[in-house]
Amino acid sequence: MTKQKNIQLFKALSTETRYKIIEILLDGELCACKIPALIKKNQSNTSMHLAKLTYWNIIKSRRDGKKILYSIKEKKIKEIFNILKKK
Amino acid sequence: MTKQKNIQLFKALSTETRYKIIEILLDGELCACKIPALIKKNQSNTSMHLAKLTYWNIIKSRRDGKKILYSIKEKKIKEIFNILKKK
DNA sequence: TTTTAATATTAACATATCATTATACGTTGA
DNA sequence: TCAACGTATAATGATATGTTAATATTAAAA
Repeated sequence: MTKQKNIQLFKALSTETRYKIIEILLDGELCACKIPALIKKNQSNTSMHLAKLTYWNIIKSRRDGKKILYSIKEKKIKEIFNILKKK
Repeated sequence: MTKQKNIQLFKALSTETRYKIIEILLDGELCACKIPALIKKNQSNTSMHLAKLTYWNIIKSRRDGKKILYSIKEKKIKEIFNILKKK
């Protein structure tokens, strides 16, 4: 990964809102509609952050009927969280 | 580590200036006086970021004569960089 | 084809953050 | 003790970012 990409990855994780979104998605794919309640932000704000994370290639989405399901794309995220969890 | 501490750690790494400082310090303890030239920022700006990183407990410093030597305090930084380096 | 549920976008505002310049501070070493 | 070097702090301006409310868009399903 390039330096710029690394910095972007850290930026993605550097606000509470996005950190929470990513934490949630680490448990598996999830409908966009479920996220606002879980992170206690409104639909618009959530959508903006999802867009940012998608643009940065950290998450991805697919449609299922009327719903959009989001999931983690950047594999290194999980490894990084594992390090943080250690003692 | 707490969530807040994690987010702080990511914030520390989320700007190019601080990312470079940390990259440099991963090579070992270094005099504050050497850093501005290496990261191409002025003394004041460098000092501000060093102060921030210190406040966040990510780096530490000690005096040696007239100089202040900085080094990495947060051990997980190295592990995180190792993950990023892997292909 | 029209309606509607789900999601995305826009605009506006407030706040936070970074960089710069100038200046102050503090410790060492003479 | 005091000059000088190395480092820190303050004040400022510019820019970036996050949040919200309102509105637009899109694809599915009736």
